[in-house]
Amino acid sequence: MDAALALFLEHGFEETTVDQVVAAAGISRRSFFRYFGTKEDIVFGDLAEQGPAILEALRERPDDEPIWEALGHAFGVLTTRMSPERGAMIGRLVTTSPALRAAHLEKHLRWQEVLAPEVERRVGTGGAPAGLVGEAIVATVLACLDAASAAWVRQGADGGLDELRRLTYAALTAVRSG
Amino acid sequence: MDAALALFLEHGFEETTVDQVVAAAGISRRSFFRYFGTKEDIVFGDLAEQGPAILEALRERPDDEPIWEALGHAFGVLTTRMSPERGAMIGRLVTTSPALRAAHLEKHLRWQEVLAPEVERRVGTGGAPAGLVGEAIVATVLACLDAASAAWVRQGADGGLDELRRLTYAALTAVRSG
DNA sequence: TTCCTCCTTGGCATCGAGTGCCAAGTTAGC
DNA sequence: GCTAACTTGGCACTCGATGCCAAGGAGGAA
Repeated sequence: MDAALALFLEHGFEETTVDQVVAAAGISRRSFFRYFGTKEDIVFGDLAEQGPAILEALRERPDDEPIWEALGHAFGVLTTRMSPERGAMIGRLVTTSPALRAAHLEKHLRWQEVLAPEVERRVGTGGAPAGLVGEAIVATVLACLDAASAAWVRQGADGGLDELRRLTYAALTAVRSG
Repeated sequence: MDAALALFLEHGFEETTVDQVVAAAGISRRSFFRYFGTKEDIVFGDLAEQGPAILEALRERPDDEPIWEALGHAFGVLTTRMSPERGAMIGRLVTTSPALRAAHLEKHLRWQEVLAPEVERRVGTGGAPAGLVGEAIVATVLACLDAASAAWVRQGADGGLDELRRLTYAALTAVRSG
């Protein structure tokens, strides 16, 4: 991972081939694909599989807490498993590579599937078809998180993860009162 | 396109190779890739390039119209360029193929880039860093549109595009008042 | 130690998407 | 009927990804 990320940051993600990565890491191509299902997995690590952890954090929030705050706290568990430096690096890579952006969004969809039922249990369907409200709410939070991440990266990841949280909150406020 | 879509619907998108498509269509592999940059482009056609058309539709809405309604009408131009049948087919394929889903989201990002500045011109930045509010709002509308599309496909695309619009409206309402 | 077993590793062949290059054919204009 | 411009297809190649199999190394049981 270290070898790969260094190469990605220097030459770009698409421009770096897996062969270069394995050469730098001193392992075989075949072994690489045993540990990383895809080239994108190097960047995201086990982030895509954190859905259940986020769900658990959401379940621990009191039922009468507004859903937006509850989700904000739930996604907070990600920050405890990631340094601001790693977050900034992922953000920078994601904004410069379409392939990574697509994988990033796929990861969000995986989280969405896991979280939507619990969200809908809390807020109810409001008469809409099952699944609609839960998915819409989770997707909105993730959309605001992405917009905030982009702005955070644009300003050089200044202010660390607290600033990212502040930007996310600002985005959600704008969406919910605009 | 017709040959490919028939194969996709019958055998699935990932399971169908480009070689099968070009064999069915009676053209060469090389010519195929001159007209479709990627396999995914068969499904989405010129949809990804409709950003400017949506932007123009947004510009024609009065400045004092609430941004949500304005965006709702702007995205309406897509329905005028697509039959309900094609919409339902795209929706069905997208929900069953990760690769298509990724391309679908990439397309949304392209729209987002085009629309966000105009949205932010209308609503202002609200003191947040430039770009944040515009991106967040457009991304939220697209998130609700996706959730609505998924629900619409789940119920068999019943009720046509009017029903899809209704579901999108319901999702946005839930998000903005939940 | 010796033997057996399990797991890791790497090499090889293969597939599928996508691209550059070039030659042949087709169309359009004069 | 000639030429120029464009279209088509074949070929070779790159790169990501996967299945299969053989060669090792670690560890336990006798």
